[in-house]
Amino acid sequence: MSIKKVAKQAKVSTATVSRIINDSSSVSPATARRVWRAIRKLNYYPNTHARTLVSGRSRILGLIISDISNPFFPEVVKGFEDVALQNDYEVILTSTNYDAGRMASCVRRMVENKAAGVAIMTSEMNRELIGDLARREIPIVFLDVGKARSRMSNICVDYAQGIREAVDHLCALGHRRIGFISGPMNLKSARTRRSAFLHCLNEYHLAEDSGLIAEGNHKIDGGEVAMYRLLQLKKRPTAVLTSNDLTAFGALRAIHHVKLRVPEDISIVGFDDIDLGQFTQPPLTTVRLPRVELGRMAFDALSRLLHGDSKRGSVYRIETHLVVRSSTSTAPDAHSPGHPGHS
Amino acid sequence: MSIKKVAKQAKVSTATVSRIINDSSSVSPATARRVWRAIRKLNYYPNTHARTLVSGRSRILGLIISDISNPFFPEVVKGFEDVALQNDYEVILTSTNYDAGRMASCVRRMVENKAAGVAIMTSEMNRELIGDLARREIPIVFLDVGKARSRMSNICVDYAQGIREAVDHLCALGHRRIGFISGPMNLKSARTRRSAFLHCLNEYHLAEDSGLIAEGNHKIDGGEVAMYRLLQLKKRPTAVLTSNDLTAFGALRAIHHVKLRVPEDISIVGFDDIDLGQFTQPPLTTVRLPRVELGRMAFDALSRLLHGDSKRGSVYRIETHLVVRSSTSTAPDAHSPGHPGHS
DNA sequence: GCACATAATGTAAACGTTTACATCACGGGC
DNA sequence: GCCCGTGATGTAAACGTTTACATTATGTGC
Repeated sequence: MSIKKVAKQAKVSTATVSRIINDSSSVSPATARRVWRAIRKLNYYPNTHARTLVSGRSRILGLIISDISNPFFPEVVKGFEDVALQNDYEVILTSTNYDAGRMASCVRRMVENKAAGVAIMTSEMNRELIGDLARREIPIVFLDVGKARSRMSNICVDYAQGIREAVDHLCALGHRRIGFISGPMNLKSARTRRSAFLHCLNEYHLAEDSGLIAEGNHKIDGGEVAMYRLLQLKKRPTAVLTSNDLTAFGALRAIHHVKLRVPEDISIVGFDDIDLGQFTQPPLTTVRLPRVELGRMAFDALSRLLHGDSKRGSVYRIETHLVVRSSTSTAPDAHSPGHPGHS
Repeated sequence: MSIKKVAKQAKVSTATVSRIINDSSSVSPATARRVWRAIRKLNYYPNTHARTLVSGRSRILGLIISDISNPFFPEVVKGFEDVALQNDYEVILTSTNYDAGRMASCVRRMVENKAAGVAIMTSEMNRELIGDLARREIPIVFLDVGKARSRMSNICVDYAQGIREAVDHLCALGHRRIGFISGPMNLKSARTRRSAFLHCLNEYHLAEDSGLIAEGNHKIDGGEVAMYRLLQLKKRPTAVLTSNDLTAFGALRAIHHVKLRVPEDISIVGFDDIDLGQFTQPPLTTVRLPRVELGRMAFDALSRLLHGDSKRGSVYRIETHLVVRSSTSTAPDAHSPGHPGHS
């Protein structure tokens, strides 16, 4: 009933009020002023749902993630939310909790809410559900999965670049036995990171020794346990890359615990560059994955799909780069000044 | 147009379809089956906005926080979101970024979206905005501010309890010079924590020495700088409480940096109990503020306001308790075995 | 002064639901 | 055999907007 009240108060028709709010077509400045005054006086807010109903599409964007308490996501959410807000979109946040079953309910809710677009930042996916969205012509942006299609864009993180820089860095420091602690192998992103590492090792003609690869769980405890395994090796690695920073934190703990030193005895490289990494002992060398930017890019991609001229999606690329702090240094073999040892 | 399609397909009226979806009043099982089949066949989802329009209130809950990348919030959001979801509510997340100005836009969006209720987890508040919500009869739940009123509940964190336990613990270990690193004094929650500490000190008749109180910023760097200040004191504290865990992390860093040991030389107590606290060196003794539970409680409070018999809000209490890990031990004065020193 | 373009405003239908009310069929009690 | 209660379904209004179309006022050129 509300726009009517405003109309009555300002002694115009509802159409005029609507036109003024949406500053479409021509209205005289005088009436506009009158109407604005009425709006302020009555403290009127347009009803989004009525608007959506007539236009058929809301200003709601869906953001599907795994779990907000995973330190990877808050900044992504922040980036996405901030720029969505600036463009007058609402964000509905849903989490799968790593459970593919919950994905169905996430998608249903997006459809029910007539989301204008959906960003899917988790890999618990399902052809059929995507079809549900596609059939309703809802644009989608994926992270790391699939190709560009009609109304679907994809953001690809270039894991390889950062990992290559890390391996470069370690090789330059004389490391030859480089270990890797992966994430849980049932997680797509963990597998991607692991294979980027393996690929890189190949390029450098470093013997791929499967003993040097341990499986963690992308959490601190998993990293710790995995690192103990690596430390018990007859020929233990002189440097270890990890699939994410939490894993690296765990590795650090394990190493301290057995009274070895980082980086003198073992170099450690993380991945993600979460805030806390600057504050570990020693500060963590890591590969930076710019998460706020990732969130922004997801919005931009969606926005282009929504307002762009072409319905065709694109593939966006996000770069990762090494940031060197203090958890890496010369390999212990090459440590003795003057002549690098050879065993 | 959609419910009409279902109606046509099942050869009934839209009213019947609606009744079946909402399982209200009596429908024959036979028609119900027929309609459900049609719904599945056409892959029909009800339009939330149309529903909201007629009923006047949506199944959307607003959650207003400061900043999702502040490690305090993700778990609160998680708790809130999970249980909201279970009750078929959507959550719209908005952040003020500690900017009172943005609060206005947060509130406007809640109103425009006809939020059924709003949980306000940040203190950037404003009488007028609350009035906006109240006038529209939108239930609100606050964190730590205000009293129970009509359609307004309040969740009070019992900071004092946890702090008392911490001070108890330290006193029992022989500490008498207890320092405190606060958060930024423009933050309400920081002020509350600080005054709870001060109050507690009084109860224990410990001289309140303002030199022993340093201001941090609730981040690691602030904690570090503040701790340096405390360390330069002529008579430095033997134990330090901090306003949140990040601050404690910073304090730990500072202490390590000047080659003192925790807890042998100085005991440190954090606040919040964020995940990472278990993994610092040494693991952090801290006061646990159960954040997931806090989120849940916010939903419950809202839910009671929405469906309860009384419109009157309540005050809920959330307890905090000390969790002892390894960053606290006997005061150095009392350290020499046998006879506790007295200066 | 008249026809006519143009600017300003109004009228009413449409969006997809829910729901009060009306209708209809059926069966039981008398 | 009629009346009436009951259960199942249909009809249509209402929710608050937007917008195509209609209408009215305001010059403009001749």
